[in-house]
Amino acid sequence: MIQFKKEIAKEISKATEIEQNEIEGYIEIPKDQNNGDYAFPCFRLAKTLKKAPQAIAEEIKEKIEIDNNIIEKIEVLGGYINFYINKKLLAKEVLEEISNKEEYGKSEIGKGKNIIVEYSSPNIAKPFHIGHLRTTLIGNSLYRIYKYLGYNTTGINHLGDYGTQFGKMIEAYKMWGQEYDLTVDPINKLMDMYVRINDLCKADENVLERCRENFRLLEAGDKYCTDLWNKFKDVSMVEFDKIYDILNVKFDSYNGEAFYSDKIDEVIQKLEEKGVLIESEGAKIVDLTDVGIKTPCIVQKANGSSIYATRDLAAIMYRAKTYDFDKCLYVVAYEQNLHFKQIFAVARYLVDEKYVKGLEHVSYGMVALPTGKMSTRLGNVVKIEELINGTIEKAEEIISEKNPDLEEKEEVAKKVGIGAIVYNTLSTANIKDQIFDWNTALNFQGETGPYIQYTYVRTQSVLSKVEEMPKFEDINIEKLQDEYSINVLKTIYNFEDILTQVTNKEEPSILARYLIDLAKAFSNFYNENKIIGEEKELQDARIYLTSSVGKVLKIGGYLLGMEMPNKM
RNA sequence: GCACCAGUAGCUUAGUUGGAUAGAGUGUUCGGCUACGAACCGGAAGGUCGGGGGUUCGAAUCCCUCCUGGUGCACCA
Repeated sequence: MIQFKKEIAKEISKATEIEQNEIEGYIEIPKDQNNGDYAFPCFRLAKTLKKAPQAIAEEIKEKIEIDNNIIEKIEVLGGYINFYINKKLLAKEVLEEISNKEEYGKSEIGKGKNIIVEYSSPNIAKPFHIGHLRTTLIGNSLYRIYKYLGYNTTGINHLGDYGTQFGKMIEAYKMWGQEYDLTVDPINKLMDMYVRINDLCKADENVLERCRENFRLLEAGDKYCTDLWNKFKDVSMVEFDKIYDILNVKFDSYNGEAFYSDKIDEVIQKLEEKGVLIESEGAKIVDLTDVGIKTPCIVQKANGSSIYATRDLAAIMYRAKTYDFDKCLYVVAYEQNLHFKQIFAVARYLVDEKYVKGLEHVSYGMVALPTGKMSTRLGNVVKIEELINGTIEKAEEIISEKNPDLEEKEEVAKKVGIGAIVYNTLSTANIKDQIFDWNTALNFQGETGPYIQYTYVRTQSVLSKVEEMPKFEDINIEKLQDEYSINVLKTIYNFEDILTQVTNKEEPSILARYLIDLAKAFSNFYNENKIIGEEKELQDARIYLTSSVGKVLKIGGYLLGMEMPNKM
């Protein structure tokens, strides 16, 4: 597809003798469409050239050779040079690209690059609640987008399956295992046991000691402990997989913390070789004050055992070796900002600079309830299952009301409910905190997932009434020159750029908002233009555009993590 | 106490490396289904961009300071 921005930058570059890339960075898209499709602000040139911006703009405008096939019109307005692109070319380029490519926006720009996305990473034997939703869905979307852009992408679920807590679980099971039937609702039962054993540990030091001993045995490979640990893990995974299944979230690896427990010696050894391992208060630490981090990174506790950070460091070494990653993304809440700063800083002693540069913490905000922070212990959590069931139920209600004869109601309700959850979770910038609110979660109107899906359904509904799909070669571009069609075309044109932006910022919310924009643009088009029943050329052109919107919505929805129903 | 992050309409928010009149949705309110799906579309009201300084042709955006909220700060993960 033609790159309008590049074409414009090229011409300005010639006229000003400023490098094209630099110019391209300055070119902006006017907020008001009346001011053109692209604009070059001349203000920053004013200083160096010592001329008024307006005068500079005039001069550049005179020097530019415009190709009318690409740029329709150039205007100078208050220090800006405004470019109006040729809308026929726009229409032709966009529709041709879609007709040639089954998967619009797909590219090979990531070819040969290896990306790791670590996401979801729940703790074994603990409930999966809405606090885990952001990491799961942000990671899932990034994973899909990187893949779509041709990156060799690996999704890792870094399970929280290690630590003293499992010593406690084992002790709890020893004491009360007969009381619980783990074949039904196992996680809540494990959780219950965990709460009980914690209370007991506080009251009785001897119990705590037994728990520690259990963990030591587990690490040493004791059969009884290992078997139990596997059991906890298995029943937990069954529950987690139910959620992943319904959300259609996939991983290439479930190597969690335990996986790295036998790889930590290498970390310690290497840090020792580098001479950066210091003993302090019995523990072994790496001092990081040289990079401005006041809190040292503990890699070995005073009792000689490893710690979270050590296992993460082992993971970095392992991943560098195994995946040769260009980027390794950690989709983890901002609570752990310091932790990642620390291990990234320590990583320079363990792996090549290339890998250190590739480490990136995709930090996101906390999810709280209107009543305050969630606490599993206090029981005030919204479980993902509850949320999913609630939204699907709501979707069913609305379907029975609006479309009672719909076939496959359940299937559709599921897609719509999940769509609402996905959009709701991914619509705001990663860094922002979110207050979970049932009213918002169950709202299907306005800027929501169901709105995007509904728009898609309308495209399909129109297309289903057409006897024969027109071919691109037969489309008369002239018929798509009204403002609504052009707005749709421009939005579709931006899709590729949007995907790049998402990967530059690791922000799926950019895509989420884009899909709303596209749906809105189509809704306007749909509202203002009759599609079926117009004269053949006009009808064909509009049908073609409608079909194109449908394709992009479907692809975009998939990349965000939601499915488009054909009817709803 | 120190550090990091956030503060934009009643609520949820967008706003590209400083640029044209700060955009949406929701809620409130008014209007639109004998053209393809009204889970839609259009209009109105609603903003001293947390407060105060500063930098400059120009600041929601950069700097300083204060206020509010969140998070973190050595053997939990």
